[in-house]
Amino acid sequence: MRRFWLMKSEPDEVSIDDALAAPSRTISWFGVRNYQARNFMRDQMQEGDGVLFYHSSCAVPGIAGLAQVASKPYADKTQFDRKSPYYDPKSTPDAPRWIAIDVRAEKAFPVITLAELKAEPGLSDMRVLARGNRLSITPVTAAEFRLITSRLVKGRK
DNA sequence: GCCAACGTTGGC
DNA sequence: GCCAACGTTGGC
Repeated sequence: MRRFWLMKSEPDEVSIDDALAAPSRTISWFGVRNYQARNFMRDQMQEGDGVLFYHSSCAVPGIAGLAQVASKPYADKTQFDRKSPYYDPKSTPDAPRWIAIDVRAEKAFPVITLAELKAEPGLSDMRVLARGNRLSITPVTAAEFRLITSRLVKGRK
């Protein structure tokens, strides 16, 4: 069954335009260091799942593009790299603790802002809008995904 | 830069 | 297993 996700990235690190400019428009989503988000990647995300590409910690936070999950989960190699900010001394190649997944960008559009998302009655239960939410990967329901892609994305560019 | 909210760590 | 202290996230 195809699932849907919202994935947060800081555009200063990797923006939707960076992803579109990458070879095969595909980037490795590494650096996740939260167990809940990791478990989504490890246990639930599948190739072809729909992704809302969200820009966070920036001037205009919100959904900036659409993408797809493009690989199975695999060990995030930055966890073994002593020079990486994502290095985890407690992880070993035999039992990798952290996982990455490939994401293929589809399109970018003017950001659907947080204010717009909050103003949409059909999105009132969206996980990413929940108070105090900090998860970098959150599940999106099929209805939410459909509403966003068919109503908010359409006619935006 | 502030600060609320949350996750993780580690002493006990 | 509890929980205080600390670190991080992320909107504003």
